[in-house]
Amino acid sequence: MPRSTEPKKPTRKRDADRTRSAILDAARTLFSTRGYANTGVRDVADLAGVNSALVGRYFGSKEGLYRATLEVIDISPMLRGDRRRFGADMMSIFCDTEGASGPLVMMILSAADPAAHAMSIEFLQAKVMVPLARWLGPPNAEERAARLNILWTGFLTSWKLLPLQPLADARLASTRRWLEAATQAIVDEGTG
Amino acid sequence: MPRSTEPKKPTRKRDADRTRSAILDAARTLFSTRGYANTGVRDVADLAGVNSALVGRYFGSKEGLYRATLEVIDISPMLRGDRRRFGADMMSIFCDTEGASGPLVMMILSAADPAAHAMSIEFLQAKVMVPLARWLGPPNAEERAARLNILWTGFLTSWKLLPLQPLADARLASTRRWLEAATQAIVDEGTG
DNA sequence: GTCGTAAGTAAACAGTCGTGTACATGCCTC
DNA sequence: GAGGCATGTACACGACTGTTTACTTACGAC
Repeated sequence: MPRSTEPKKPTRKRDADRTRSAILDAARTLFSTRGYANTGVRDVADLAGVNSALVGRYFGSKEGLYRATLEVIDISPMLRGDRRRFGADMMSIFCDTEGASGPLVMMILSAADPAAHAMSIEFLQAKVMVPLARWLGPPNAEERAARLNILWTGFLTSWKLLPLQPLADARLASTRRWLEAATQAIVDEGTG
Repeated sequence: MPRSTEPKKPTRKRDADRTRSAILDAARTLFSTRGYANTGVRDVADLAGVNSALVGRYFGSKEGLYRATLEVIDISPMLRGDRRRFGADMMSIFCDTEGASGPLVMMILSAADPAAHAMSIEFLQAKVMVPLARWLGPPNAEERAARLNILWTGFLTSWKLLPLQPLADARLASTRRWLEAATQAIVDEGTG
């Protein structure tokens, strides 16, 4: 006899999976806007509409919560398109897809905290740079992957994090063309 | 009445200017290493060898201290060399000069804090992008300045902040050549 | 029905934070 | 030498932090 229509009010409906993912979603949102240090577990819990002690229950600690937000990141969708259109694909993913820049911005904003810093580096190396270099292929796969990282880290920092005037208005289009060409050039080095 | 306390330890020699600059130096070091949020006024005072209340006396508040660290930054030395060697000059400044990357890293590491964020943007626009665009000259001065910012922000982030494997070893030399060429190309657009 | 356990709650813990205040004292001026 | 102000010190305040504990309650198994 389910009493689904009974909003007894004080108690939240019990659903561990839903609660866990609500916390995770809230954490991704806050970590990628305020960074690790400026996001409290109570902030996350409030945004998720959840008691703050549940953060500890489901993720062990704030560090565990940050690790969990890293684990859901997956760049493989970016590497599934046509190599000859990689630059354009990256542009549309990062510029036109809401929240696509979140994970990278989160890691940069959280780099000041030692624990988050270590986790971010480990993740970036294993789950981003290695797959990206493997996808790029010879020659100089790792170094070309690093160049791509430089370009996009710089762009997202200058656009989202410390927004520059020229990237906030119409001139963005011109920068986009330059960035797309530079990105594609790095990929195309492998297909000489 | 309890016994009067033991005599105070020998007091620091009185020199307001020296104290102020000691605090400022410590703040620059810590802000550019741990960021604004993860640096406490007590940390700054301890590193400076100074009582923590003096931070408030000399800089009003932590925000005031951060503003003071921004005010001493000056990019004009970077714009005094030969335009045809700008890329190489930037390389040697940022890669071979200890602490040259400090201010930019500090701003990125501190971007999570709202107050520091606002101050950094204001400073970056007025004291970096505007002079840089003026120095670059037509055509598209502001946009080319933004491109340079993207390149160097990305490089310093990938090198100092979230260090990538290829930038930590010998392959750095190859990335340096690429970055130098890309930098010089942006400058040379203005000299048809 | 009842009962054990998972799910959720409230409160408190021990720190740290930025800041303000009350006090001590060295140094300069007279 | 004496006063006074700048300099430096010690400490407390309230607010916030991450985490833990003790407790209540809903839900599924029997």
